[in-house]
Amino acid sequence: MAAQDADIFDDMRHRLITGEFGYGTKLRAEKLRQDYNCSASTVREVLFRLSTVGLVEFQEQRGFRAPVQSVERQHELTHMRILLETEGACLSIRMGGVEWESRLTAAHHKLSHIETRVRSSGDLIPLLGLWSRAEQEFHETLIDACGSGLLKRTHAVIYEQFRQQLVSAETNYGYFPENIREHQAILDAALQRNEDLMRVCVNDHLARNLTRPLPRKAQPERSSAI
Amino acid sequence: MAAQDADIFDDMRHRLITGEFGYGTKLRAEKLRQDYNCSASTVREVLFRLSTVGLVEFQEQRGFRAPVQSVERQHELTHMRILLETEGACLSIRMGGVEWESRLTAAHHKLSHIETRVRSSGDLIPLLGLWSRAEQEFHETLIDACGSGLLKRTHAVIYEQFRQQLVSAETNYGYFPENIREHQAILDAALQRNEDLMRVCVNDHLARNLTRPLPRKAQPERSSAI
DNA sequence: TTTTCTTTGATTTTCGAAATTTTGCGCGTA
DNA sequence: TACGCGCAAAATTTCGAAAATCAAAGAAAA
Repeated sequence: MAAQDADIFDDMRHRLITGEFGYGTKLRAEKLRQDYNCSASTVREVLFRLSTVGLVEFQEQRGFRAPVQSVERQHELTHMRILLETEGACLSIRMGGVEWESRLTAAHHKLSHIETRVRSSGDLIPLLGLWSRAEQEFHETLIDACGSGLLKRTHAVIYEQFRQQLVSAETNYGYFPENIREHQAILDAALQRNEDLMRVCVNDHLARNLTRPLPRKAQPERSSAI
Repeated sequence: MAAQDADIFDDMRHRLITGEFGYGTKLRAEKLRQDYNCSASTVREVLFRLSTVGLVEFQEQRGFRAPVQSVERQHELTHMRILLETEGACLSIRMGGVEWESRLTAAHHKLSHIETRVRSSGDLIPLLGLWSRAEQEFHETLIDACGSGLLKRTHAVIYEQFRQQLVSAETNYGYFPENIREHQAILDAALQRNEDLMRVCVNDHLARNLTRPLPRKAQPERSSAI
């Protein structure tokens, strides 16, 4: 039987992303050991690997726990996504060819199809898994031609944590019409190869997750007082 | 005896950053187990934790190895540093107060002092450790007031990998005069609270690590050919 | 009653060996 | 010679228990 480690890893990741564990709760090794019928060391390893991608937090001598949910964390994740995704999308515009445009169009088509079904049925929950995967693929394809594996990996890590925040909060599921429009706008910006427009579109799309605005840009040459 | 895990972690990190292990070489658990006189599992854990911060690479069923050094990797790390550090510095300008300015000035003073000594003595090697730490502190202070722990942690991870690349390559140590000027320019931009200038300064400072230029910005509305 | 110390129970960390998987080498065959 | 097969050695992964550490409850002192 091959690599049970990997299976446990995937399952645990799924459980974490779906928000099965209360935020901030301790991940007791003994409990998980029973769940998966394996040894404590194996659980420990898996938890270490999950901490690699920010899905669990580790503290020396006091174990592992699911990250705490907070407005601050959501803001930081959103901010980072904006930073990485605008950069990645613009680089893709510069470096990607027709092949990239084609893949992005395909991903958008799939996503769009699901979103239409969601809107017409009026019920999101049954299609949540499908939609979630389709949106992830669209956003990952968007930055896929950026030419930097590091940027893509970093984005993937942030994206999962972001999703972990949202899924349980079940926020922003009332925004489907906006979502559809915004995804379309991003695709259009890509096909027009308009970087400035792309930055605006991605920013607008993601900034909806901010409950308060980002700090505004200060005036240059200003006094340095408080 | 307290937390030997942590000690081994720190020592291994140091060995990795100093480039003791050839790039791409396998990190044999057995060898390290003897070095530290501990069990295989402990070594394994430490290696997992080091992979958390990108200092070693892990592949299922085929162990750990030091990351391979390559021009591409160096470019990607540089690019990411530019992205994170310009953003962090500009946010610090917006959000940081006099207290931040003060800390940055202090960090620069320390760094500047060492750089002057290096230049006058003409020999970098004996001060390499000191200089390296001082530069790290300057760059971390630069983004310290940005308000996002996530941004700072991500930057720290990238920074260490970046340093890992440089130390052994021993590139760019002939650039001390430029370094001194550029660090000064960054400090000035911060005290003037000029974000645009800051972007230029940070970019210039880091872009020296690129052997070929980043892709230029495409013209909007261009045809999508090629 | 409040504070500090101690004991006890629970959790985390470390260990060394067994089980599993990969890797390298030799052998036979086309 | 080139190619594939299978065996043996080496490396990785998993295990269950022992050792070390932390946290909570209770006792003693102020």
